[in-house]
Amino acid sequence: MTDLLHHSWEIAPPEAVRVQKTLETHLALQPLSDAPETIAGADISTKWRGRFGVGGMVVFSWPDMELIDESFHSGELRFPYVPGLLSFREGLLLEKAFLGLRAKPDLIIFDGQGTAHPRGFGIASHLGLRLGVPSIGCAKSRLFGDVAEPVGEEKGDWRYLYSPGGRKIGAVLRTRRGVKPVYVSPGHLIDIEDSVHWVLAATSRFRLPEVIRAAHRRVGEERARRKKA
DNA sequence: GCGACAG
DNA sequence: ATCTTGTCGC
Ligand SMILES: [Mg+2]
Repeated sequence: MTDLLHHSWEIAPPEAVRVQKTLETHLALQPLSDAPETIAGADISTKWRGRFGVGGMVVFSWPDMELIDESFHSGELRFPYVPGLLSFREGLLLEKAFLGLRAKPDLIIFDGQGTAHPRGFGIASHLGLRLGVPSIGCAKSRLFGDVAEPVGEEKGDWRYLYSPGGRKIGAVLRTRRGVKPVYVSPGHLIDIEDSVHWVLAATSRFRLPEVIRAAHRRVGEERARRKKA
């Protein structure tokens, strides 16, 4: 299975869909084994129409939430943005950034979906499985799934996200009172409830978890800095 | 065929 | 995703 798990990133959309369907069967959705001592945020930065991008992971201690380590990797984004196939566009850069970390995180939160995905295999699931690290998807907008009733307005209010078939695939979580909620779903080695718990635990006064905010900010700075040198 | 559509 | 300062509202 390691051959399939470590498939090349150089594949086309049709095969990417097949890879997702096969790898999805290997996900382990279960309570997080232990409280994490470190949590990482992962994201990439790219230009409007440019192919150049920088991917990065930023590691924080928990519960102190102090910066422990960070790693970046830049390169060409060959795969186009196709809803449902985001991991094939961002995966290589994120994987290389992870490999460059000296302090491997106990949990990684990705800017995108986990199992709240048409084939149950969003970027958090793909990278979590591939890297063998517990992971969560925390997206700023919806890709797949619906809630039965609107989520409450208070911070911490949440509702399950259901697939059209009625399966629980994630959650819609209010991380700030009266502000648009985030879409949380397990990636790998964690379940829905613990995903909600840890996204909240990593969130302070803003809508997004600190690790995602930091990752987003740092990859943006790195892209600007590496553009020339 | 039509509508939806992470970043 | 990214372009960008000020501005409006709690
Ligand atoms: Mg992103």
